[in-house]
Amino acid sequence: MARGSDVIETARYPLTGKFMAGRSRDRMDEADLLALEAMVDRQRTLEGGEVFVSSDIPSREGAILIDGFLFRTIRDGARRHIVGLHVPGDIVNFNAFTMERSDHDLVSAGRARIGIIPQRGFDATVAERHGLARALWFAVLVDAAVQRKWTQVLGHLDAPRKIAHVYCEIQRRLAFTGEACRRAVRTPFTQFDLGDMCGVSTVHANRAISKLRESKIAEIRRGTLYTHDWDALERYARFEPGYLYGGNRGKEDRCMHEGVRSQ
Amino acid sequence: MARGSDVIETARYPLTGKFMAGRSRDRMDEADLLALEAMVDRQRTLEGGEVFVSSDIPSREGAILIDGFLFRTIRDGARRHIVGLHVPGDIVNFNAFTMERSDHDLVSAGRARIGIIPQRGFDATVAERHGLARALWFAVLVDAAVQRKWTQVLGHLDAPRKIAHVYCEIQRRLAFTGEACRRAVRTPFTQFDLGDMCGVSTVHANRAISKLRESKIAEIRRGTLYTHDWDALERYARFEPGYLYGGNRGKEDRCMHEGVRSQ
DNA sequence: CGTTCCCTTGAGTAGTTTCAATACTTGTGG
DNA sequence: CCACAAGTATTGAAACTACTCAAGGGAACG
Repeated sequence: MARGSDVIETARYPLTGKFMAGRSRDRMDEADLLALEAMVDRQRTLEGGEVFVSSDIPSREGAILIDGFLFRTIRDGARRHIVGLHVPGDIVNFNAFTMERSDHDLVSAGRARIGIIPQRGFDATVAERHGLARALWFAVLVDAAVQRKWTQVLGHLDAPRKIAHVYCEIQRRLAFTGEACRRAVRTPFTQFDLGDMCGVSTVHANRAISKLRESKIAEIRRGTLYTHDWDALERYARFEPGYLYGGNRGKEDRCMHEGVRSQ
Repeated sequence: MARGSDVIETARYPLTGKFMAGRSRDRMDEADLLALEAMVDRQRTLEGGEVFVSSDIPSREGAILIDGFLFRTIRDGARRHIVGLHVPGDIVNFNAFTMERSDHDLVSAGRARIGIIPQRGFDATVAERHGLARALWFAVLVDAAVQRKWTQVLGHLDAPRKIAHVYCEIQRRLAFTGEACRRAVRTPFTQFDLGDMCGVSTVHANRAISKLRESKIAEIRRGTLYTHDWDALERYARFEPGYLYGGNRGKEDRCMHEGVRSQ
């Protein structure tokens, strides 16, 4: 089962062990995995709301997200738009390695821990290691697929479904690295954040959450979503996990934390 | 001036001469450009509405779009969602080179001409040619940045502005390869297509177009947008071209077709 | 000359926004 | 331990935006 190997991975590769777990990770041999781990120069902890990358300031550093969440945001005058979300295991700011500037910002949502990957090490390692290069290429393409899904969801679902969809996606993405809990998805998101993610006002995000609660589909309190029926929630949100490219395991991908038993 | 060199490019590289013109194209030396041109195996013409790649059917072929437009669509039951748009010069279906399946479909909008790039040739060439690999990497990242912008636009602009934004973007992207006209953007899009792109109903797309016409910002007839004041249109749509990563030329990027004079 | 596809308009309904006011949490200092 | 402040969550009402259903008009193509 996937969970067992995940434990080994994070023990042996404490910084990068979550990278594309259950996905393109198996394209890499041990030398690749060691090279990946070695790309991390140092760790850094971000407090909630701290800006790691700003589109205003050129950056020559990417990172791997070790713990916590990062928002991808685009500012537009006074407004902030959350156009994407990073979970542990994601390599973030690929832009730094190839472009002068970034089109968006990276801001921590709650406390987060990252491992800094300098451009120099990245370029050299990728040029040498084919398996790693392919796995990174895969990661970027999955990232793009997720972005397309966000585009679709934003355009075509109503507010309660948008919010439900965000949580369904997070649940699955966390499950890849064995971080998902059985009955809950814990996030530090405020309703303000959820509104900015789903393109609705804070007030309406609140009403959407109320509707989810009233229709007994899910309960969201202080950023944490609780549900007893993931299938129902996913159906409601029209969530189809294919775009996350998680192997062919289907529902097995929704593997749960062992520590948390039913009731 | 960029236009002059574009003409040379398409003469010397008839299939791939538009690839990332004015952007990452200058990262490639002549050998790279020749290798890129050689990656194309054969040409193919797609009639309007023809499906080049379906998410249902595994594909081992990418392509470069030579002429016309392609929609990226996601089907959801009966509904079709247009989540992105390809213009000439784009390499399409990168997914084929790295993934078993695609998360979305590629469908021609009007007649289109593409140059097929088989996976085998792609992999081999990229492994050998660093400059080319970097340019392709850049192309994928720009593509992702465009996708993020679509996410933002879909979430936060009203319908008239969304439609205007689509045309502003197309205008700039065509301008990179010298295909932009001074006063018009010609597309084969129906109002039905525009609705699916902007996440609004056909009827509402029509009303949005009416509003643009009434407020003298732009006139859209049979897919073609006419305007006499691009700056005003871009301001209205809150269009900021930075996310297209078009060099540092600013307004110069909006270079116009020489053949089409005022009136 | 009619079919077909596309565009346009109207009317009623549903979803969303804004403004505004009120409560609940959490953390801080007295 | 309480008071207070700041941030977060909730609710109401009016206005706006967008949706659906429905019907009719226009252009292109055979």
